Amino acid sequence: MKLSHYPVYIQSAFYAVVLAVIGYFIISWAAPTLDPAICMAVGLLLGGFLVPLFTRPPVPAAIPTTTLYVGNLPYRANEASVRSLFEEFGQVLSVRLMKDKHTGKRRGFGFVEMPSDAAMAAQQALNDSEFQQRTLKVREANERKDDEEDAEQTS
DNA sequence: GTTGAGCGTT
Repeated sequence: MKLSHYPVYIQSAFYAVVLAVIGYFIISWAAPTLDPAICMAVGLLLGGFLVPLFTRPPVPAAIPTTTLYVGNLPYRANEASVRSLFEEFGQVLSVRLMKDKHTGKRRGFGFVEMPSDAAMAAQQALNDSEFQQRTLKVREANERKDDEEDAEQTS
């Protein structure tokens, strides 16, 4: 059982308690007249501020991404084939082929998330191109949620 | 198992 298997707030709580105990010993040694409860409280306070700095994993550099709408897909196309198709133009972060949740049948369109430059290249290359005897429709996806995209400049 | 314009889900 490793600590990293637990949720991050469990880890933070663990480290905070450890820091509280350590802080208790350090402060009670440095200031023996201080109340032990104060020492604990200071240790916990330090833990609350310091622990998140060490338990937070390093965030990778945020790359601007673009989500492409891919329409007119053949019903037989699976996610792997679509991914490999778009991977020729760059890294594919995610592929979602929308199938109906109730019936499980594919609806013939999906979304591919790529870095913005690769997305533009893939869009120009794959739009109106033939894929498994179907003519693909590749556009920029409409903004449904958070889009990390910079606003289009209107000069 | 079928169909054919469209813009979404942990």
